[in-house]
Amino acid sequence: MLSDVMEDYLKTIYQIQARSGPPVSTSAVADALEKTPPTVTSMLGNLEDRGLVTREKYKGAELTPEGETVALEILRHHRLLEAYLAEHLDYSWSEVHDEADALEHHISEEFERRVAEALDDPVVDPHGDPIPSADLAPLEDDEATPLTAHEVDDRVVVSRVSDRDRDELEYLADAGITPGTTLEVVDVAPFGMVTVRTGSDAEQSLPESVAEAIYVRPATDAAPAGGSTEVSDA
Amino acid sequence: MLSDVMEDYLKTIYQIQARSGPPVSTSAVADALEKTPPTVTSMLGNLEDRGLVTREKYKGAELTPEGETVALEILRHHRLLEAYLAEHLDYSWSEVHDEADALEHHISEEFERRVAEALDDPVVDPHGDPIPSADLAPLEDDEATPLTAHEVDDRVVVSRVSDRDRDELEYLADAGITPGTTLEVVDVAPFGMVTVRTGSDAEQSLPESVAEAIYVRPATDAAPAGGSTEVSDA
DNA sequence: ACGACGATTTAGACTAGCCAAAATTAATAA
DNA sequence: TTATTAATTTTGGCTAGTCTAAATCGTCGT
Repeated sequence: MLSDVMEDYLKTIYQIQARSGPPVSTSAVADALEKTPPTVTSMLGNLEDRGLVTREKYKGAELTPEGETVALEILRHHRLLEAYLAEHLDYSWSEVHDEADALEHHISEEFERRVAEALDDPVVDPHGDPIPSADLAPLEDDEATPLTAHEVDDRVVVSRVSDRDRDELEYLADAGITPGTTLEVVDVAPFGMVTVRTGSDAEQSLPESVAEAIYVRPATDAAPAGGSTEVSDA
Repeated sequence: MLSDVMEDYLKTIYQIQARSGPPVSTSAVADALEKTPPTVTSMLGNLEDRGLVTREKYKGAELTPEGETVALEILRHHRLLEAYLAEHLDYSWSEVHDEADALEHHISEEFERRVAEALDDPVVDPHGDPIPSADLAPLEDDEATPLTAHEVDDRVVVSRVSDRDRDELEYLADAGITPGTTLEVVDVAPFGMVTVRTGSDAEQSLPESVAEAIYVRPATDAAPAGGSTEVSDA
């Protein structure tokens, strides 16, 4: 019924909207999908005709509830697949994204159910991103903040890590920084360079681009600093 | 590089060619893919331009070695997926086909490797069809014959069951007839109705359409009649 | 040998999705 | 207020894949 291409547009609009709020500009979608702005304008028109987005001319688009449901369905597929690949097919968390992107449009409802069952209905994927529930209820807003917004001596727990850039993910996997890891901010240098202590006195200096891909929440007093991964291994 | 659609054409041509030999007629492909003959003619032209098939006007098409390699790759994906779904996601052998069809064009080489490894490099899928090896070497000809070609008192082992029709597969699953099952032909009635004894004196009467989807080889003396499934469970 | 019929191909047209170039709009700075 | 500029939309055109209708070919029976 809905093409793969349209599903991709809706997923992308959802993700931009979740980050920056509506309206979502033509060029933001174009950048994310590596299409030209006229192509996006044209497709937004199609999505509007189908009642999946609303638009305001020269401003941008916003998902309707129906459009959001489709986006959540695709996102659920994507994140269940990521979790399954990591858990049952020995993928590392830095490898799962591309494979999930390729498969997310082509799995059946039955497959979705069986994968969810095999994983015991997980609520987050290996990057710490929330997995929409089977009823596709809207996700709650996420209170995590980028590591770059924190100050020296803050103690925080990694909530999730943006899965946009494979190289960044591998860098962080090497550094032992995954969802659930407790970090202490040791230093904030010019140009956004952030130094953190993970467990056992190990210190890591992270370039800004990497630090801003790490979303964290305040550490509870009980949690010790270190490489705990209770969230991503759940 | 190669579109999903082209891959589907090549897979289909391969399967018809394996059954009836070249050349493969336009209308045979059209029937199998539920496209019109002009559509197929047009696509065969594209495949010819890419060196994947050779054609003789008004006769039909034949895969080149390159075209056959592509077909074997897709067939390997399909059959590995079927085996994986049955083995690790609790699908029954009658359910795996459609899911594999949807996914076979979208898995990476890495995914293929990991699935094959998880299954310990299987050589047949749940229907008994051979899985092309990773090097995509041509499959040997299959010496199995349709059950309808046999006579009363023949003792045979099921090699494979055509996976074309879901209803037929469910019928056979209910009847306990799977690859590896030993059968004894008890009766051959008019209109192709075949009656067989499976294990423990149970007799089944099979309509022609079902009987001709069952491919068998002569039973070795050692094998007892019954529901052994050593092939499909391998 | 020839005509009829079924299969195949050709011709023409349509949709989805994409792009480049040109026109338009909104926002900002002078 | 007006002019510049950046973003967006419009215009026109391209490819892949599909279809229907019409023309053509091959084969088989007479």
